[in-house]
Amino acid sequence: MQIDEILKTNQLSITDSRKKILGLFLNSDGALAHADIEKNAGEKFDRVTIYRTLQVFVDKGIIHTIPTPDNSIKYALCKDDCVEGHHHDHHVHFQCKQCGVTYCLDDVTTPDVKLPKGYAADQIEVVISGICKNCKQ
Amino acid sequence: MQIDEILKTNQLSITDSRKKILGLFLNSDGALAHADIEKNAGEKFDRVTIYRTLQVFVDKGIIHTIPTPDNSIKYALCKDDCVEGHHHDHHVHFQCKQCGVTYCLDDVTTPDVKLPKGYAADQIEVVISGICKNCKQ
DNA sequence: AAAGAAAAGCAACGTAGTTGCAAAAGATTA
DNA sequence: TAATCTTTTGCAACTACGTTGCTTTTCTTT
Repeated sequence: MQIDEILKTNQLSITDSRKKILGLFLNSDGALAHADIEKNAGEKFDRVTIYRTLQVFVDKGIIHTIPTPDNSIKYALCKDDCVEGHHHDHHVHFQCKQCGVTYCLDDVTTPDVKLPKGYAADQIEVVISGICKNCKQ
Repeated sequence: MQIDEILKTNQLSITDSRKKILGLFLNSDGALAHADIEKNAGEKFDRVTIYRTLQVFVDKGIIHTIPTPDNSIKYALCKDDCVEGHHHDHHVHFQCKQCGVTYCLDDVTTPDVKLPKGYAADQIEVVISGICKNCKQ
């Protein structure tokens, strides 16, 4: 089963909450906020457990955080080469103003930005907001 | 005096807290967080007043918010064509990992990003982190 | 200077996130 | 499979951040 394998690969013990939360990510189209998880997990897990589980997943490179314009954190699955202690998320994030869903646009890589002399870039976050393909008819 | 004029132009009554907080922005190189203001205002103003003042400044287009990777809000002066109810901040933000200062790179405009079919962009936020010109020797 | 309008301060509240610790569940070995 | 050790969970308590209602103070206008 995919979920258990992901957990094993990352040397995590297999627990109900981890299976449930990872399952939510695998079945979700967009990114999830802490509140989404709390809701969808069926009130079965403690808030603290969810916080800690998300933290572990981020540390292991299973999910990454997305800073949104309204300053709430969302989480989404890492696609490929993220490993423990180091994320490689070079894609653009899109937040729909209508439905509120945040998508990882995995095929859209972050652009190169020319910085003024003296500035050294390390990481670039691009968050675009607008109307998504599902809301635009 | 510049501060009073800015307030007048924006149809705001001139109060101690507004003058003080606006002064902090005018004298600051980088962006300011709520905590910075609370500290530098000399413990003279109530937390609530600072929150409300910042909100008013954002509404009037005097300052804009910057979403940082660590999910704290910072505020910085709007440069030119921001007016009440509508911001036009098309510049890139830079956060130094060493000194922690967040800069508005006013001369660096946000790049165009080609989105997949069906997505309509409305606003684009670019936050780059790395080492700033003052920390790099 | 007086009256009306706007803002500040205070107290109380709500929510988000963290920490320490005991109980429960998972992993490991025999 | 049972026993042991390790890890994780849940609970309680706490801190930090931000908000709201209301009274008092300050600004503005005449």
